[in-house]
Amino acid sequence: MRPAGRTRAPRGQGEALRAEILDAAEALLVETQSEEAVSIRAVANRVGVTAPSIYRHFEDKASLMFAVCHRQFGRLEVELRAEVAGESDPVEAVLACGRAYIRFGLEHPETYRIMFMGHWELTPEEYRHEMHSGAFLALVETVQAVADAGRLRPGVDVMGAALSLWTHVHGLVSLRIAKPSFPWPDLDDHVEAECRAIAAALFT
Amino acid sequence: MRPAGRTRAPRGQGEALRAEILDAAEALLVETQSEEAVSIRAVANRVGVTAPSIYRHFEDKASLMFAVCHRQFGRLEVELRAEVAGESDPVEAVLACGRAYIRFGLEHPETYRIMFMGHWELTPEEYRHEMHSGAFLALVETVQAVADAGRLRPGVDVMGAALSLWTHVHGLVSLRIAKPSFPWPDLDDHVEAECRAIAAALFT
DNA sequence: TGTACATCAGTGAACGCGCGTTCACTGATGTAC
DNA sequence: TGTACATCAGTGAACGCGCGTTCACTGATGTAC
Repeated sequence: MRPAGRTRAPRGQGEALRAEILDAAEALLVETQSEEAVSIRAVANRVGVTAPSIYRHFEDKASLMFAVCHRQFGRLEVELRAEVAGESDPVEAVLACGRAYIRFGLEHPETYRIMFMGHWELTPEEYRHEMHSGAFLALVETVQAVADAGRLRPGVDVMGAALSLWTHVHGLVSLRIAKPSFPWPDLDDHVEAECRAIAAALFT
Repeated sequence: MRPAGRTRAPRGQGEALRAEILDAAEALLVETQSEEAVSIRAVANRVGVTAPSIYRHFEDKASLMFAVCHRQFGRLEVELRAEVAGESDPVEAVLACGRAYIRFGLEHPETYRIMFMGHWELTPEEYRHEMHSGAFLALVETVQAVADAGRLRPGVDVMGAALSLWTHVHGLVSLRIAKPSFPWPDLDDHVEAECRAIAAALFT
């Protein structure tokens, strides 16, 4: 049952498999572009292990998927913060954030589906926590810098602007993921057009 | 197997069941808020018929889901056109369209998921057809009226504005559907804020 | 240095489930003679 | 008016499938004596 090439982890190093399992789940997502294809069996098979081994590292399938999303959220935050760090103009920083978000989504479409387009949800409590840490906070802070520079449009507040930005870039990403055969404009043109729209709507 | 209360359709009237099947599939979607719950068996059971009977009216499950979406698309178009007909100001007509789209999505969240958030897609050919008929055309025509009134922002074209509008309202609808527990602002406030953003970005 | 033992990463077989779909059929009803 | 027949809406049993998950187990390896 166990394919050649894998040697069992030495005692105390069982944790190594956990990361391999997450990698395998992600790789399956990338290759198949389908959440359904990520079954416990398929993941185990790709790692080179039998299905029950997964349960030594994850309580159940939901925990595995949660872990995949959690890791990806971390990466999104890193990318957003890196983008912000490279811009001195606050408005440009916000737009760079938006572009990075779009790029992230389109580069990991199936993960994006799970994270933002499916039934996967946090509890209200977890959201309260999430809003004060992670990718969403990175976004809010960047918008706050725009407000501090006095460049928010009259009548627009920080949270409203952050939500509007998120809504707008999510709309672009999720529609392009869901309808790849739609006659979309060239990606760069599309992104720039929406960035201009965002800037016109929220900033001065 | 067959629950009491249903009498077999008379000869030549088999078509009646087709509509009942669609209704049942929609009702299941509404009640369970889950596409997975809409199995051939569940639909048949709800209609009061055995599973194989479905195949007399739909070639396979995909055809059934396609028909559900197709019917819903028709309704969306009707709602959008009704909204447009009630507005004389072209900018207001576009915004009314946007509001109607949002309302439609939030009122039929699980159908909206299938239509715009899942793997259900048209072929490029079907999209070309769709863009010259149906709900999308209704939207484009309304934006065209704004252009004819000379109220499109400089540098914005009709198709670009229509896509941007769609992107923006879709973002709002799909995020609120996917993350109902997120601390969203009050719905009416949220919609109005995004409508103002859309208007500021695209119109003069 | 040698041996018995505990640890624990991973196995292999099996479970029950619901799914989409196929098949040969039944039996009520309209129609032709 | 009566009867044989064709039609066809819907049945009931079964198929193979892949799924998540459980269970008792194996066997290599580090450790205690």
